[in-house]
Amino acid sequence: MNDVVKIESVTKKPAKPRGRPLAFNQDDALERALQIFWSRGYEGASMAELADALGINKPSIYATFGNKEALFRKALAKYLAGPAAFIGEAMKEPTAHQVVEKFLLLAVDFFSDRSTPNGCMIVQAALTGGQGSSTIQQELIAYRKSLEASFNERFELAKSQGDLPAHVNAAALAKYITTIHQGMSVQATSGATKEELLAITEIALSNWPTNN
Amino acid sequence: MNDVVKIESVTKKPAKPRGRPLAFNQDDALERALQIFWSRGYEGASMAELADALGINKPSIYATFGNKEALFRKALAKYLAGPAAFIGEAMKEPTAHQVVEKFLLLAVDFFSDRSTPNGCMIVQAALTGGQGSSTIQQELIAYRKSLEASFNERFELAKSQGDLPAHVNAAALAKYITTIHQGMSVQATSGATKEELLAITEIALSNWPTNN
DNA sequence: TAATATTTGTACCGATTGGTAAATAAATAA
DNA sequence: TTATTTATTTACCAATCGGTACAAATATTA
Repeated sequence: MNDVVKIESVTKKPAKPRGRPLAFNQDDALERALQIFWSRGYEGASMAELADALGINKPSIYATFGNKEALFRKALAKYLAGPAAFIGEAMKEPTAHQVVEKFLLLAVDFFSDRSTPNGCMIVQAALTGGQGSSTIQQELIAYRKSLEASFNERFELAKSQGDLPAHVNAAALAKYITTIHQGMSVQATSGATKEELLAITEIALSNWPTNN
Repeated sequence: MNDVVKIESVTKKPAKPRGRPLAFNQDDALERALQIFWSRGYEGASMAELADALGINKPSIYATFGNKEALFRKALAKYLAGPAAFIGEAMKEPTAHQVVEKFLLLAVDFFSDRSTPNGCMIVQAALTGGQGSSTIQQELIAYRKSLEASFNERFELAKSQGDLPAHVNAAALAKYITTIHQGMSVQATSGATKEELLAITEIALSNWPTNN
């Protein structure tokens, strides 16, 4: 409200909190919540199951993370920054072809990792559902479109750099790649093996556009 | 239990039923149940919403169709025999390439039909969910694998007929096609237009194996 | 020690979940 | 008319849903 307060709040060292200390690690708890939402989906995960998996009681969840939607969004952010971060890595490849190849190959590794739930959380966590999940459904749709837009931009850049032929429809190619990805997510849920997913990737990449 | 009864039951004309007549058309009701399950998924559809959509009370649902799982299975059978019957039609095409082309083109029509829910019911109705949906989840996985197996068999036949090159991996190609289909289902749920889905199909078909 | 701040566990809230008991209504058969 | 059969309606069941009130517990500050 005034300068003194502001300066204090900036220069203040991380003082010990005043009340009873948290009895659990927030990051560990969020990681467990992520696993539950990832495997069961938004509506398939109940607050009771979440509290049980996090090892804390429901009031602690609400006090720390907010309601179910807020908890899901925080778990989703952790998903994007952790397991799904490979997407950002693939985007850094020097050519469009290498971007897509790396993306799909890393996605195969991702989908065949038996230590994590099958499938992509953004694809599966709320494809359908009751009235109460429509907000989350829309948000996940937006995330999917965001990835598609990233590919689109990367392909347009590649066209301007001569990396991709000028006749290529970047938007369509971006939608094709994300369609493969989303389809592989479903296949992973159906039990597809790493070899099977690799074979799909090979076919999907076999028609990469050239100048001929 | 004996011949007389058997003969009677076979030769008996459709006698008028004895009690109070049904006040609703079972087929219409099942069609409405299909729409609900198709758009909301298995767990996302509640018996209360179903009863409301069917225009009948819950006891009538249970008496006519059984419990929720049984109702879902009957709605799914109607889905396969109706909206999804185009798959069988595509399979009748003379060559493997024509089978796949027709399948994907009809799937595009299917996915862009605004008078029906978006996406494929077998892909979306139970990808994730709570403990209570694991049976349905497994059954839908089996249906997906069944379609993939149909393509595999069709491609093997095509290879034996010289319709497909002998070096082609039929199983991988079948998984690729169903992956495209499942991915397009997710895209349809995300709001993809007919033109966009057609563009995906075009790309997906552009690398069809030849002898060269 | 006393006062204050924060988290914990328990026990609960109303609403909704899938599913059903029981009485009433509407038909046929005797 | 009476008995029998079947379907309807209403009202309910225990269990679970997301969410919370409240008091006991545990820390820092004065």
